[in-house]
Amino acid sequence: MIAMVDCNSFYASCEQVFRPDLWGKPVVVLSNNDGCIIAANTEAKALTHIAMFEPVFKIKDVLIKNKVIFFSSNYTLYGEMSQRVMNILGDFSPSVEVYSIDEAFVDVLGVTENLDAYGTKIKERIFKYTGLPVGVGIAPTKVLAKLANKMAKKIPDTNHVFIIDTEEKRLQALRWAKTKDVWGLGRKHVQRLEKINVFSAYQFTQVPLQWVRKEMTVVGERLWRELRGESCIEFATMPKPKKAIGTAKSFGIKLPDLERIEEACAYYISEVAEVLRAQNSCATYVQVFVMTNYHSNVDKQYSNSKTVTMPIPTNDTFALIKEARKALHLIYKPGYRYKKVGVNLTGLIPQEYVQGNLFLPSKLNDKNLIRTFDMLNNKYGKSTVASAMTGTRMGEWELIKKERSKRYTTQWRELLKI
DNA sequence: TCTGGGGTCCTAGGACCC
DNA sequence: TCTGGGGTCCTAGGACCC
Repeated sequence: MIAMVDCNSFYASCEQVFRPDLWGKPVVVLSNNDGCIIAANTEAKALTHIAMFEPVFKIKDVLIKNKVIFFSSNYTLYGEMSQRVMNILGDFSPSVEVYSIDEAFVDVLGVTENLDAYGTKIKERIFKYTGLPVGVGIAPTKVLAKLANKMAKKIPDTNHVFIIDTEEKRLQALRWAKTKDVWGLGRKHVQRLEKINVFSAYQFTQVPLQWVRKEMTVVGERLWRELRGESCIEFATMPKPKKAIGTAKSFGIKLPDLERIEEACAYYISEVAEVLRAQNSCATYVQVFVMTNYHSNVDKQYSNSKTVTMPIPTNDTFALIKEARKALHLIYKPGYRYKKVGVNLTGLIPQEYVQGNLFLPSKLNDKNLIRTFDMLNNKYGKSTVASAMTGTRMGEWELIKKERSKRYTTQWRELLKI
C-alpha cells in the first residue's frame, strides 16, 4: 500500500503558521511580480471569484471588499517548511518519494496497524510539529492513492484521511471521481473522453484498452491499469538527477534594450549554474529564449529561441554566460518591448564523465575559481561575488514582490517575535 | 525489370504535473 | 497599467549509420 500525503493550500498555510492573527481569515499567495493567485486558503476559496491563476488586477475589487490578505511568494520559507514535513515522513517509513514541494508518496509496506489510525497519526504529527494541515490517502497504486487523497480533502466526514483497501472502496472512489479528478487526465484527455460519453473515473476504466492505448498512448494505458488496481508507476525513493535546469522570469517592467536583457540573462545563468554544480553535473547545451508580452494587444509580438552547444560540457558560470550571450545576440531584435528572457541547460551529464576536446586547450584554473566563487557566496550570502555581466542595475528588471513575508526560518534578524 | 533490413540519435510538438 | 515558473514523458519524423 502507498500513502499520498499532501499539504492543504500549502503556500497559504505556510504564511498562516507564522501569523496566528490571520487564522480563519481569507489568505492568498501571489506569483512572481504579484501577477496571479497561486494559492488560496479555504476561506479565500469560498469567495467564488477567487480562482487559481486568476490575474490579480482583474479581481482586485473582490479582494479588497472581502478583506483578503495577500502575500508575495516567499519560496525560501516554503522550501524550508517542506523540508520539515518530508523529514517527519521519514520517521514513518524508510521509503518516501518526494513528489513536489508539498506532497510525497510514502511506502507503507509492513505496517500492521489499522491504516486509518496510521494515516491519522501522520496527519496529526505533521500538524503538531509544523502547524501545517495535510490530507492522507492510502491505496494499492499511486493513481488510486492520489484519488484517495483528493477524497480525503473534499469529502467532509473523512477527517482528511481516506483509505482504499477493499474492492468496494475502490469502486466508491471511481464512481465519486470525475475524469478530471484523476491524476494524469488533463484538459485534452478529458475533452476526448467526453466525446465518447465518458465522464467519471469508473466509466474510464470500462473503456476498451485498445481505444485508450490508441488515443492516449502508453501514458493513458498506465492510468487505466492503475485505476483498476494494477501497479504500473514505479515508486522512486531516490530522486533522479535532473535532465534540464532552467529559469525564465517575467520582468517587473517591459525592457526594450539588449543590455538589460543581457544582464538578466547572465543573472539567470548564474542561478542555474549553481543548481547544476550542486548536483555535480555539466551542461552540453544552453538554450536562450526571449518573448514579448503575449497578452498585450498594442505591442508588436516576437519570440524566439536558440540552442548552442558548449565546446566542452561545463558547469562554469563564466563559460556558460559567454555562450548564452552569443545565443541571445542571434535572436534579439531591436524595436520590441520584451517581457521575458529565459535560459535552459540541457544535455546534463555527470561531472566525472565530461569528454574533453582534442582541439581546445583546457584551462587549468577554472575549477578553483568557481569553487572559491561558490564558497564566498555560501558564506556571505547570494550574489556577494558575481560575474560583471550581471550588471549593477538589478533594480530595473528584478521582480516585484511588494508583500513578501519575513524569512522566519532562515534569517536571524527576521525571527518571529512572541 | 528488379533497389533491404535493422538500428540510433536528435528535435519539435503535444500532453501532463505541481 | 497589471496575466507565473519549473519540470517530465511520449511520439513522429528526419537524418544518419552499417
